[in-house]
Amino acid sequence: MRGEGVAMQGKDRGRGSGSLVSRVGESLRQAILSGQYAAGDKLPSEHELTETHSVSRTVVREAVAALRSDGLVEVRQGAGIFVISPDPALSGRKVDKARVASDLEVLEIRTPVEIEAAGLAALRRSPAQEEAIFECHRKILHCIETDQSIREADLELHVAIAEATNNPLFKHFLESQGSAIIPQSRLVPETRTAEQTAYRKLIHREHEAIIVAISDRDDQAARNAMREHLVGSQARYRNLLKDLRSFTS
Amino acid sequence: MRGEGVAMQGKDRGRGSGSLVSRVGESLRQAILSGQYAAGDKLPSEHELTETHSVSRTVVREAVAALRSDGLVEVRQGAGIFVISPDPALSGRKVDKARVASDLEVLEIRTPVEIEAAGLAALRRSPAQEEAIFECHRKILHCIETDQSIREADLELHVAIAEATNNPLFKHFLESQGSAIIPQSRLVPETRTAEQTAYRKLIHREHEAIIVAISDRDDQAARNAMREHLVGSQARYRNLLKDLRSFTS
DNA sequence: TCATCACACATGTATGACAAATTCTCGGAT
DNA sequence: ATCCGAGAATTTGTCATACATGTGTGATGA
Repeated sequence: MRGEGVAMQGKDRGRGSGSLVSRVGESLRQAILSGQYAAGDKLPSEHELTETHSVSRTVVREAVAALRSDGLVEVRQGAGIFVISPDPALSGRKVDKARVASDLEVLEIRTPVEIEAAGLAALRRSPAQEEAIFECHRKILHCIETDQSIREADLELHVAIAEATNNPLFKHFLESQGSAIIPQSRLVPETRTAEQTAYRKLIHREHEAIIVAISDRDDQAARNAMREHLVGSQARYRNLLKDLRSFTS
Repeated sequence: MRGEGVAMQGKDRGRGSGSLVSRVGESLRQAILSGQYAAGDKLPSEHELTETHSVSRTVVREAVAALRSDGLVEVRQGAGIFVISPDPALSGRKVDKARVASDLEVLEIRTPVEIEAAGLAALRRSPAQEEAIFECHRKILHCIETDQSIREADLELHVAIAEATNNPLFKHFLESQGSAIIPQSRLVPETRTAEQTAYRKLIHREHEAIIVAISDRDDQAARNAMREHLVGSQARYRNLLKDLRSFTS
């Protein structure tokens, strides 16, 4: 199994193609971002990853090292690789209160970045990027109508907006933040579809305001709409926390 | 050389102590952030790093993988490890114009984050954090008076402010941005001390406004002062670029 | 029932080998 | 002398194996 990474000459750049490490890393990153592994979950062992991806442990370890440095996973010798869990209820409650807010921490730093991204996107978007944003928006609507999770599509939309800034750092920033980007996804059970649908439609409307502003090249309106959306997310998340506390404690 | 990483039991946590990978990674990260290696520079080869740090190549490679994922370095097979160079004049000019602005790109995403950080720091700083900020400020003044580079001290001040938000993500963000954080450092030659000193004193004054506002717990003033500082940096950097262009082209 | 210990498993590090890409060097042809 | 190309040296990419160290778990025995 020596010359495994031989083929692939043509610059397939764009995803994780340049090296095996990039490919495995992107694969794991997507698996985490898409919610395949929730916060606190244990990833397959290095040995298993070695087999499922048909690469050596070296490659797996380097890929994991990258995730670790991005704060996406936490590796414990002898135990395994775990998706970072800001929620103390899931990961041993040693850090009792200082870490409770970590989902909010992510939201806190995301807010200024995404507001700026929306403003810049309004000023700089190309027609293709505008179309990509609308496409994501439609996708979310489709998910709502077919009653699927909007988690992935929601993330895609935000990434699409970041991409429309034409400053690659914005996209990179979002992708580094991990599963906490769409925080509520790992808290809400899949129940209460009526309430759930209303909630999703509200998000959809907030998105719409952002997108229309970007389409109109109105950067101030885009900033305001994005601010409202994120502040709304923050409020919704705080309410969720409150509900959870009244259940558990 | 088998049992090299045996010692070090006591939890020396705080820097890169938990694992050899963390130690080497932090060491390299600091070397880059402190300007020991400028953008475009080639780092020592993996073999050399193996010897200087007395670790195996495994460890070096994992540490470098982390830097790579943070966008701090770029690794080219057969060539070496290079500090990310946004400057097309230093790294082959294949990406002719799309990448010219990358220093500005960093500034562009830093701006909203640091403005928010200043505001949060004003609201949340502890007395110890306030003191740390003042200490950095004094350090910069000392550098100016003794005519040393303020690069490192400047970076430290910004990190100290980020730390005073009590949201670790802000610090992590700054440390991930790399050498481009203090962009002018690799453009200005060490000459023209008169003009240089005036320039540094201006920066010092801008810092002062930020710090006073944080000390006063006036978050709006802190935001405004930080905004002014960063906008000023951006303007100064654009001027530098213009000067350079008139020289080279 | 409960404490203890052994063992399986998981990650951490070291070492050596070969593949593949780049750079350097040197000798030959013009 | 200059240009050029072949090959050597260097450097990163990947694989395989071995051993060290930390974790969890279940069997064992009091």
